[in-house]
Amino acid sequence: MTIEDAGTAPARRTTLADVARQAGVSTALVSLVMRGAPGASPANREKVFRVARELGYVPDSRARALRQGRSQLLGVMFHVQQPFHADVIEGVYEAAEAAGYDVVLSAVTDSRSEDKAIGTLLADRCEAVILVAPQSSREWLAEVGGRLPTVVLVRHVRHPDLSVVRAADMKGLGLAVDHLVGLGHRRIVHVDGAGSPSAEQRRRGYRAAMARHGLEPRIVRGGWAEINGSQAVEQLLAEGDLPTAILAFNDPCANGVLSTLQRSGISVPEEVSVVGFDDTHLAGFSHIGLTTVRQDAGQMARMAVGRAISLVERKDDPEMHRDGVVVPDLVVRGTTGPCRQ
Amino acid sequence: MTIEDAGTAPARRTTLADVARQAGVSTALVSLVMRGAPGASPANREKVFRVARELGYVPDSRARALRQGRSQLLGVMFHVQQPFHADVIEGVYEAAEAAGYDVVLSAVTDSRSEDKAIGTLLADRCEAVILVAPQSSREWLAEVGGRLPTVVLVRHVRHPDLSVVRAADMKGLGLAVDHLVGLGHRRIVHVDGAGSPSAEQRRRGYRAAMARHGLEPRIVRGGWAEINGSQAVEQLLAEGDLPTAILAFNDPCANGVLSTLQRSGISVPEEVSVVGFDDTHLAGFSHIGLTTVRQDAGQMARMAVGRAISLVERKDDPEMHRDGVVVPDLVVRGTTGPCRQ
DNA sequence: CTTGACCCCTAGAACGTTTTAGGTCGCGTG
DNA sequence: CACGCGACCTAAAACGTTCTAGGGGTCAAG
Repeated sequence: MTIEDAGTAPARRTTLADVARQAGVSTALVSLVMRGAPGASPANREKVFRVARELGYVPDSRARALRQGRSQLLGVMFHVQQPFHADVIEGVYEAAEAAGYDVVLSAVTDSRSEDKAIGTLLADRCEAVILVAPQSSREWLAEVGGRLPTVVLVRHVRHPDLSVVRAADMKGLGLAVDHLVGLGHRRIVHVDGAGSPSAEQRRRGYRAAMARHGLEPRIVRGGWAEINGSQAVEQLLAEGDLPTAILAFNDPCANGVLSTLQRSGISVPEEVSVVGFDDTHLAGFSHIGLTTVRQDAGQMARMAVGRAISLVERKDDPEMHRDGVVVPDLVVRGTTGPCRQ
Repeated sequence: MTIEDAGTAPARRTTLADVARQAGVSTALVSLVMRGAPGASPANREKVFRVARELGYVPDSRARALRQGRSQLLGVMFHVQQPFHADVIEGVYEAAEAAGYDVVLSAVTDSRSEDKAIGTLLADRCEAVILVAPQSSREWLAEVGGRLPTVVLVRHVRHPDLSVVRAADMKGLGLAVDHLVGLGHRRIVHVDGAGSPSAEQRRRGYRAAMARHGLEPRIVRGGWAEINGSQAVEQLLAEGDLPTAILAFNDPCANGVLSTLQRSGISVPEEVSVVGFDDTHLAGFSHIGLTTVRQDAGQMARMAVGRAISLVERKDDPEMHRDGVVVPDLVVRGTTGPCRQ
């Protein structure tokens, strides 16, 4: 062990024992005071606080969790590029804090898979996890559910170990189709979510609504990102068969649709109407204002947190096995208008 | 302690000792095997792996970090509603993983302040933190920097305890102004970032560039979000004094500007040109395609991680005290065009 | 046969907390 | 005076890991 030891450990942070020594009391007492527990004299209490502040003491959450045997931690897996997930996270923080839980985020990115994201949540000893729009296989989700309380958000999956919170997707697409039909549209295409969570349900909702109106459904492969909407429009243009209305899988996808239509000199909503899904708070600012199906992120987040905590505290509420369904509504903005053909 | 003890602890997860017992070896050996360290016979290695898998053992990262005296953790504070921050996070994960560090995210939301976000990073015993576009006071940032290695991203702040990574904002706004002037614009307004990080530098860059061209600068109060751009345009309209070009503080702000212009029947870029800043990967999909000043999020993330780790390993590189500057470039898309007045 | 080197393994301490079980004081009461 | 009680405090054990120090083998060399 030489002086220039490579990979030097970082400076030691100040600990409970440091504070105790400096204040001339036991670590147990410092612990009491820091937690605001009763059983310390006002004099000592004040002294400990003063010393702790002087030394810049911050309790080590890991040691605390380790000793307590529980972390009070709620893990959240989300996709970092999805604006809707950002809205959910806001809500999760709020609800978790109110319930006395901490939140640990684990992002999915191009280079970081869902497996890895979930793996770190397990290693962090979360007491429950909330998976936002997971794309993993049903089997893997079920395995996670078998390990610890798991709430799945915005995805249809039925399994006794998984608690699901989602929007009424069928209903949502029904609203959108009704709106467009009301405006006189008959050639309405659905740019779907391909293999994305809940894409299947939205396709079903679209087909059912079209059938209800006696219209021919037409589905073009899309996805959850801008690029997918963009490519779908390119395909439609290449086929020379543009509909009068496009129903996109979600807001980012709708954005891609709008972008490529605009670039191709096709005006919205005069020539083509476009509808999104989610109503991320960005949707209202897409220049024209995107007409979209709103699913309330805050409400979904609260439901998810509520369920996660119920599961942790083992109140074996049968309600947990039923899907928590949020009713969507249609927000009409500038990207839809009367059919002119 | 009755049976129906409220607040039941969550089910105990399987531990090193469980695996050891089941496999008939010591915990030390299991630890060895799990870490892939040398010193175990092939037979035992295989047996331990098998048992660990059977029991679904996942090492407890907290206990591990506690014992090792270091967490290998990089904390990142970011604003959850900023698309640019999402881009940064992608890069941070990638760079950190390559360097053998883990990442812990701490989001700032409407209901969760920067103080709180930083506080949890401290409690999690991160070895270094990366603060993305912090809005906190210089003093508070300096205090954080005094506690542990701190890299500040996308904000101008000079302090010996803070390492800064940022874009050349002056240069960036210069590029934008030059571009607009080249298109014939003379009445160019800057919708600024108000008190946002680096807003001051961008104002300076704007003023300098305008002066260089002998033009009268005009700054309208904005902010980092869509709503701010929107309100700025409303103000300009109310004053009945619309310029021919608007330079927004960042992409979301530019989006707000575009949205409100469009809603007011003003066409872009025919009547007004608009330029953003950041080039989040959303910018290319804003219907028309936003002309914007690109700052490379990936490169900034890599620089930030590199610096954070240098600081942790106490290579006292004087380079760390110099700002890490990324050179921005202009991405011309559809929101800027020749001046027609 | 001793020695030492090597390989495989384990006991036990440590990390920074919380918690349990108890200890010491001062004081009012029987 | 003895006793009990409450208020305040502390020693020491845990939590799940990693790591240090060392224990027992086996085997080759002296």
